[in-house]
Amino acid sequence: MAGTTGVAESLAIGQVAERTGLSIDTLRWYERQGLIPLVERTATGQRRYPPSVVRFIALVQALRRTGMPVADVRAFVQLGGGQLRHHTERLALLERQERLIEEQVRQLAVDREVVRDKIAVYRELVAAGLDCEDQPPEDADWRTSRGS
Amino acid sequence: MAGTTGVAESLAIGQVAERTGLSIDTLRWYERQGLIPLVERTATGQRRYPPSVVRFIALVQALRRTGMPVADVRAFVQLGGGQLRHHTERLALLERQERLIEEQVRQLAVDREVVRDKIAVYRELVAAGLDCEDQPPEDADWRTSRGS
DNA sequence: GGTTGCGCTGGAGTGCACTCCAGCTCCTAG
DNA sequence: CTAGGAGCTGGAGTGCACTCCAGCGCAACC
Repeated sequence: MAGTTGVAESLAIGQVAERTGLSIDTLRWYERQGLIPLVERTATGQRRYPPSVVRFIALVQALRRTGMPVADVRAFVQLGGGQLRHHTERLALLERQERLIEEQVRQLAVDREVVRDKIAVYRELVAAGLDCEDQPPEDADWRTSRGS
Repeated sequence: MAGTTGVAESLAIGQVAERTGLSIDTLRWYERQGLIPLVERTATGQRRYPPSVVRFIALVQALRRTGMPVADVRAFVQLGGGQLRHHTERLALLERQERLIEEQVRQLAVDREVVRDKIAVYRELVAAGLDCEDQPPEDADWRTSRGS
């Protein structure tokens, strides 16, 4: 087993890609961009990701998925030059993001309602037999229809 | 009032932009891309958006915001050549999108939890007085820390 | 001892969704 | 009658976030 050399539970980049769903290229790109720490390397220069970094990547993914731009994630990560300080600022950034997430939850609920309503409309139309090509209501073109 | 000429409640592009939050350029671009019908024009060539189209734009926005690519929205819109037919197919597309939205709701909940947990961690650190520059734990660099 | 697999670097390329602009036409108000 | 504001077209440009190489180094297996 090659994995058990070095720092116990550390993973190779391919394994991290598999577990996180990020591509190998993206992991390296994130590192170059400063979203992920410069991880340790093996003697031959291969990256080894300790559990703490894998966990950190999960946070980065949560931030990215919830719409935080790469530049902002970088700012978050690099606060205090990558050291464990400036907790207050990081806290503020996370709390801001939490608020943005709440907003997304609300928006998503609205959008889901819009889609559901439209689904209901189409279900009725289909149920009423107004499907397919038969009996096409040429004048009821959706481009200009002003019915409900 | 100029707006009351022509088709009753129709809006000019600027008003639609204001109401929807889309930019004027985006509205025109959506039209060229086939996400929005080719609306009526005034005698001088200006677009006039009837309420039905404004409502349709809201649906397009819901689809876009929930991650449907422009190409897919176009496919949805153009099913049946822009006529009121092919309801079954449109229904299927909308139901698929609804499922994707449910998935996003779940993912968002997970991500919110991740962020909240991290917030709790930082709150504890700050409460414990490990703020700012004072007493920097140089060895506890986050890049290599393996503590919980 | 070749070839297969994983990983490395630096830099170029891609896809998507807008966004901006020049140069024009109307219309209204002063 | 002119100045400002809204809108028009076609096409070029932008920003973001990856994604894809070419060309290389190791290590293991057959």
